[in-house]
Amino acid sequence: MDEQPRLMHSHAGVGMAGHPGLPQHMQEGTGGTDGDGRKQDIGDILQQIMTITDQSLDEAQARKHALNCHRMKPALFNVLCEIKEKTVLSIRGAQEEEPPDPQLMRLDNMLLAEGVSGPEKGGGSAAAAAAAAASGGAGADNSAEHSDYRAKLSQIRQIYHTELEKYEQACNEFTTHVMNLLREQSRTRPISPKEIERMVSIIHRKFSSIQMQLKQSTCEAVMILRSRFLDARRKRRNFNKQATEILNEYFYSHLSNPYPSEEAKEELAKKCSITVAQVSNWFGNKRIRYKKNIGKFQEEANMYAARTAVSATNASAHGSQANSPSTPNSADASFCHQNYSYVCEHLILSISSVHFGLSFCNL
DNA sequence: GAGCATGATTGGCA
DNA sequence: TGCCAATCATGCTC
Repeated sequence: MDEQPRLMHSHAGVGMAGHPGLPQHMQEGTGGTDGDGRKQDIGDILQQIMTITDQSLDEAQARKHALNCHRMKPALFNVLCEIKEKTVLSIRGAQEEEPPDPQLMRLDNMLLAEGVSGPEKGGGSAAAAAAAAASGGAGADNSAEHSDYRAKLSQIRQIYHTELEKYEQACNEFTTHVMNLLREQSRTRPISPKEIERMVSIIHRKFSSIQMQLKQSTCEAVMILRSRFLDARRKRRNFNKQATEILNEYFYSHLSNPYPSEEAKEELAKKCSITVAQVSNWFGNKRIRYKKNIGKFQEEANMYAARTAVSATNASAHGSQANSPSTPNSADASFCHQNYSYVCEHLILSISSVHFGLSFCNL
């Protein structure tokens, strides 16, 4: 039996003038057999091919051998090669230049952004850092959450890469297997390189669809992890008493216009050891809650107004002491009266600022 | 555990 | 972009 693989390119050059697919001995066929005879032969061969799968293995092997030795076999083989060549070309033409799958691109981009695919980012995901920055929480409290997030993300990354490797290995193995099968089959039927190429691309497409499922699952896992992480970050911590006092002092001393500038916010944030965003949140909440329930905040407003007045008085007293020719310990009646007047004045100012607050509320 | 307080988030608006 | 208003979610107090 002729066991040489019959890949189509090996026959391409064999043929006769009128029919490039037919071998030389067919060109001489006019001397021994007529056209009807050839048709009969080809018909026989095709009939045998059609029935070969219905036979037992031994019978099929014997029949295969007979077919391989048939004098018409090379001619028929070449004709089939030509037909296949044309068919494959037309199929390929329709399949060329497939646009990249947008969903796959989206998944790839997301995995890259989350640090699952691509080079491992030192210390984990950019998303974690972004979330941390957005939340504006204290660093020390979040470090444990960060490491937990990073550990889980790293786990996801590891699983993803392991699975991806497995898929790639399986894909390569399967491709090799199919190519071996095709080579084996090429002994008995014409198989073009393009056909092999097409088969390989079909396998790759199948495997890439599996990969897409893997990417989809990974993305879902990352999203779940991230939402859990962000939910965890919603854990509220009340500001400490000192920070609340500082913020309240500013609020009530600027009640006529409780909108701190960026610089003021930064300064307050610094003083309170919180972020500017938290200062903004605090003032946003305070304004709205004050406006909604002025009565409730009245007492607080008075208290802070008085406190501001007292501190201003103290500052003034220090100033007076510095500028006064009298001794630092002097506490005569006029000084007391002056101070009293000053406190009263500031209290009036503070109360008027509360009234300004009322007018601000009516805006 | 209920109710209130409070920091954070979200959607709409100018 | 900053603000408002509503809402959520958690902390705190009783």
